[in-house]
Amino acid sequence: MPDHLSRTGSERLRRRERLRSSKDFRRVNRTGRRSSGRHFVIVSAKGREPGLTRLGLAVSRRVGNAVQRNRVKRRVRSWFRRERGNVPEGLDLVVIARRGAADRSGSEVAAELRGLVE
RNA sequence: GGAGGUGGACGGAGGAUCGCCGGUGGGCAGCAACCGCUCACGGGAGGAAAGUCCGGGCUCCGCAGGGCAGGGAGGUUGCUAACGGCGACCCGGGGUGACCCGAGGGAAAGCGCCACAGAAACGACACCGCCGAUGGCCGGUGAUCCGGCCGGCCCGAGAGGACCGGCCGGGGAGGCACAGGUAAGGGUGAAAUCGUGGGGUAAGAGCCCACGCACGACAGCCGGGUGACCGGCGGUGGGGCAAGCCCCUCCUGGAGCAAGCUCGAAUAGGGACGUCGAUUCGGGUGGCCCGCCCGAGGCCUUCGGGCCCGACGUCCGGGUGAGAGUGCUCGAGCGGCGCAGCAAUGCGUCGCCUAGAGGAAUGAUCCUCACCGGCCCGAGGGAAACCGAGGGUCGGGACAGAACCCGGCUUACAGUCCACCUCCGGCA
RNA sequence: CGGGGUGUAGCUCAGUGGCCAGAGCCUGAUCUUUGGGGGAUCAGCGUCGUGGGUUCGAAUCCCACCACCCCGA
Repeated sequence: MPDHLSRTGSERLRRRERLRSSKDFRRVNRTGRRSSGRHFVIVSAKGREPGLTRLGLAVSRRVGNAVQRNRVKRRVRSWFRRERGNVPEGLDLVVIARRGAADRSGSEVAAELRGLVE
């Protein structure tokens, strides 16, 4: 196992740990399992590399203006880099934000996502 | 002190822990490296970064001649790389005023529209009305007019009234409105060829005169201004709408950083050019006529070039795969000072370097201090109402995120600060 | 980045610069019916997305803004 995968304590998010191509998003959306909460939906599917957990974000203009959308994305990333140890390994996750997501605080966001991962 | 106007500035500050983006310099591993991991240091959104409404830089494509479309601008004059921006000024409108607002060329080039009302909405023609000087018809062989009687007919329930014809009497010179003249008046309307007075006339009219008002045009003259335009004299008396079509003057090639440039394997097919071969080759063919393609990326026209078959060589772009790098931040840059200019702005000089991401960077938890608001305590002032230094506590902090870069415009915005000016009130 | 469209009654839509801005569905009342349904009559319902401007007069023309939708790369 390469050592960049063994590292779990760091909260850093590298490029390879994010979903970047529309192809990946389409694959996850089509084949993944879906669990929805009040302000977020998580779609999860088996990833390309075993042991690599990746995150993709989908925040549409429905959520708010650019400032609010960026804030939601940061908070979701913050949750992910802190708690990804609790997610089963080797999954690609797509987190979709829904309309009220911008009004939640960081701890509320983390709490809801933690519940959805179960 | 109150109410306002204009211009400008700011858009919380400091710190702790875990993290994000890129930069510089080390360390680890390794043959080595600009990759990977790791450590340190110092950077990291805005006044609007927004909307994408204009303008430019930059990049690629296009660019033989002529014409026509299409799009845009619209007081003048400056500034500018350019602009639909900005400054100054002119004109019009609003405000007591500081000041604000204005797509602000042309309606005698033409077309179109102007509801309802009104005689009429541009034709100053017609209609009602007025006149009937002039011409026409009737009239001392007695008209129009007045009175009476008779007959007919109409309206009205009736009383009564209107009209037509005949006769008698009175009276004594005009009558009719056919041609024609006129634009004074005509309840209207947003708007009707200026208002009042006098003269004048058959009746009238800026037809003439006096005073006044208004705006428009001109090829009028004089003076001022670079000019828009302003002042004076003289002349004239005209509907409005061009944010309806249009006309005039001026400007204007198209696309956009997903522009574009560089690098990258193989196969088959496509295109262009050159050489050679057979052969004179778009079609009908003797002249001549017709067609298609290219120059040509708005359209038309003129002009020019080309059009068949095979072989070889060179070059080119498109798709798939599978993307990577670059463009990418030093620039019409920012700040200070000086000079020119009313100003926008320009010139000179000194200093500074200030984000470069790419499914896209600032989040989480907390402390201190300022700021604003509510409540409580409250030195002190005051006759009271009340004002109130300071302290405690609770709450609040907007609009909003670079995506190639600049100059503007427009829109959003908690809370402040500064300068100048105007009006009103008080005191001296 | 570039281009286009829509906004009018509670809903779906008409609407030539000028007459009280209309139609259908809807809602209410009355009549008809034993009652319901259906039918008939009458009524209700509008900042014409917002703010300016042009015009005597604007849903309509012009400008700016707001919201929503669509297309291309």
